[in-house]
Amino acid sequence: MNTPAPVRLLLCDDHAVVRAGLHALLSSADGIEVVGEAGSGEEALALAARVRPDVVLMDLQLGDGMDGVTAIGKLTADGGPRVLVLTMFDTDADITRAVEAGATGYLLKAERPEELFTAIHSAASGRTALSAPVADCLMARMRNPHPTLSEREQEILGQLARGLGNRDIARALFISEATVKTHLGRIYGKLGVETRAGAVSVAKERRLLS
Amino acid sequence: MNTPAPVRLLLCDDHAVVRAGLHALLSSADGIEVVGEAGSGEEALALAARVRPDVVLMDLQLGDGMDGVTAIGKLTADGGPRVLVLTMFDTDADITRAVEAGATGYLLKAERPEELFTAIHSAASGRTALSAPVADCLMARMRNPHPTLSEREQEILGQLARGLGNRDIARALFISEATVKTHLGRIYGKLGVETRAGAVSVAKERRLLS
DNA sequence: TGGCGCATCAACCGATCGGCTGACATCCGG
DNA sequence: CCGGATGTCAGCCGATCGGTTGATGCGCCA
Repeated sequence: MNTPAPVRLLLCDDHAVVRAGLHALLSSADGIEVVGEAGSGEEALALAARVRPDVVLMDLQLGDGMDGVTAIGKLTADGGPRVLVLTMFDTDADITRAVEAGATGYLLKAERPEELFTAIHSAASGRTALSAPVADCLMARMRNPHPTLSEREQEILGQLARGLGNRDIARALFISEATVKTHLGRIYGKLGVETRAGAVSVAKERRLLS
Repeated sequence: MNTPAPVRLLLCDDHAVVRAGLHALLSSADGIEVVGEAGSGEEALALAARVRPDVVLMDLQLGDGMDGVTAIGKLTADGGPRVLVLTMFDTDADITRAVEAGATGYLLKAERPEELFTAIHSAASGRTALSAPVADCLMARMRNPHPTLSEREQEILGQLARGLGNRDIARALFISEATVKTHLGRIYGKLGVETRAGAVSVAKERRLLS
């Protein structure tokens, strides 16, 4: 009985303790070999180019520097490794962005560790790996599509969260005040709120803002 | 040369993967024995009563159910174990609340794992253990005291984040609209903003709201 | 070529907000 | 016992917001 080659895994998480924990946990798992640790998106890219892992296990929240989604895009661009997202949030926006960027799987840190092991092997062979709540979220989204904010609307929202008035938002984005009001009205509709404060609140909760 | 008794440690984190990682990491460390894992504040209390750990390593963000700060309070109430907070955020509000509730130490997950080991031993012998950024934060706070929101102001802020107007906030809290406006004015001053949207934004960032 | 989504702008109006001044009660600690 | 922090309330005013209707231009795709 021949042992298959272990999955070569690269860890990427900005929290050193969590990273070390994952390293310790996964090193003891069969068929998995941790070949590197990165604490940022930049580091992950550099390391991946050098050690050529089969799978990158990546958190989406990477603190300062390169965004997690950006890192996924660059990693998977030219026949790179599979990327398995391991993160804390099962938010619509996060999942969508990660999958669009090229993630092979999406797991939650709340999942049982066994799920993580099998997901890593799935990802290594190119199969999609979603944890149950994430799959639920995707199905729910397809049945009851949450309206998506356009790019411009997100910019408006960003200025809104800075506490700016309509006039200042208009100046900041080089448009007229009337346009700002139009956008805001649509944003309220899409987020299901009626005031600017409510919009900011929902936006922060759904993680629609950096 | 006699080996000192190992520190009996209880883990509490709502993310199973992180928990398992910490378990794997700490089990391999000298002088530490992990005697239990809890995924919620309630579980931590029950387990602590049974296994009598020396130290509880606890995350502040525990998802639904009991709040992390509440759990610390109950754990340390009657000569219980030392509690060492291990969390992701070095926010003023989080640190203050945890320390007031009785935490012996406060570490960040971004810290190096070695810091974690020494902090656990420090906590076991009753010494305070703060990671550098947390200590910085406390010092900065003492030099340049951020004004604290009163309890009532936090309630107002909570309603504000729901997108309510002044009249509705007044009704929700059984006070007059004028009072709401007074509170809001003070909140703006303390948070350094000028609008409700700005207040909600800052509040969410400083984690002043659940 | 004709929709469709998106972004842009205008004018209007009532409701709301934010700032201001001033006031009174309570509670707590020096 | 007095000051300070806190919570409560009032009235006034200009500025801002939110809703509405209606319109134009652009790119995309069937």
